[in-house]
Amino acid sequence: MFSKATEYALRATIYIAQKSSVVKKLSLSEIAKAIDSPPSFTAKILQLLTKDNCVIHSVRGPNGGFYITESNKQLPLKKVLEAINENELFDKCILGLKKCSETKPCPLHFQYKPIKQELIHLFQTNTIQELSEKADNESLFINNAI
Amino acid sequence: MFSKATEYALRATIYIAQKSSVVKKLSLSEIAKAIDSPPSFTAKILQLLTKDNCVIHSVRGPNGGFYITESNKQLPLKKVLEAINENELFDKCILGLKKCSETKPCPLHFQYKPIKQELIHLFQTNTIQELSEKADNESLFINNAI
DNA sequence: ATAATTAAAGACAAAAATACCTTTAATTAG
DNA sequence: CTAATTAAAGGTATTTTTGTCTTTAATTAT
Repeated sequence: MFSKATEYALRATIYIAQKSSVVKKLSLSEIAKAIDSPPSFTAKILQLLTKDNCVIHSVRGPNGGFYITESNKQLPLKKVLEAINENELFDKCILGLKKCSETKPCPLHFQYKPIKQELIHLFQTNTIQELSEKADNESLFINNAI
Repeated sequence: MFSKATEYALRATIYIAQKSSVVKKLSLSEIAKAIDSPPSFTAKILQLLTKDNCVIHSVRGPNGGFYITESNKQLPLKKVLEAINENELFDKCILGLKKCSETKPCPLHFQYKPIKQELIHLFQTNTIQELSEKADNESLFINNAI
């Protein structure tokens, strides 16, 4: 469904929302370990999420790291997909037809349409904070590597 | 959502169901042209679909080509995904977690579950024939390259 | 000011997906 | 039987994705 990059971005964002604050930043190595992702590749992805301060923030130097503000926790998960440029999923034809549209639909178009809407709704209505709370309850990432 | 390979497989299967019969086989070049796919890559994909006669059939030599039997037209689209080994989509965690399950769910698990079910249902209930008829009505692939 | 720590940036490497090409095998038509 | 046609098979090439490594810049602590 999603690329590795997107999966890591979503997991990292949720983890950062769980564990960080302006006064408690998380290092790359901690994040990568927790979400079971390759550190250097994860660094690239986190950079995308910090660009224009769109989702998370970062600070260099000792005691630096990544964190997310309370206000950014109110952003929908979709924002993460946008930052990673994986947003096309939501307007692509399921058969990959460039010309597929309401007036020239592919044979799956009208059946896939409501499913796509639900997917969009899922990522639009769930905020980063809500998901981090759910992850809290499930103590999700702690043993992820196992 | 799907890989190029899967998109081509689905489009080719639908096109073959539209246009072929045991007495009217379609050549690789015709299929690739119609569904707007690279011929050589499409050849590989069609080979997967003919393995064990699982979805389509092929005959070599003059007037040879690809076709699908009436009985195979009754197969669900899901069969195509299985032939291409893209079936994992339907049991993968949306966050890519290996350990995600009913008892150890990721924060999106229970919200994604019904959507996944609908996706499975879509590919399970639609037969190749039904989709080829829909494609007929929309004269879908004829001008796909445009 | 200096040294230590951390992310940013950019180059590089490996793996996977996609695409192409050549040879072989099967089939048919003549 | 021979030549022509078509898919099968296998190798190669390109592109994209994923992953690594090194250098640079920022920040902090001493």
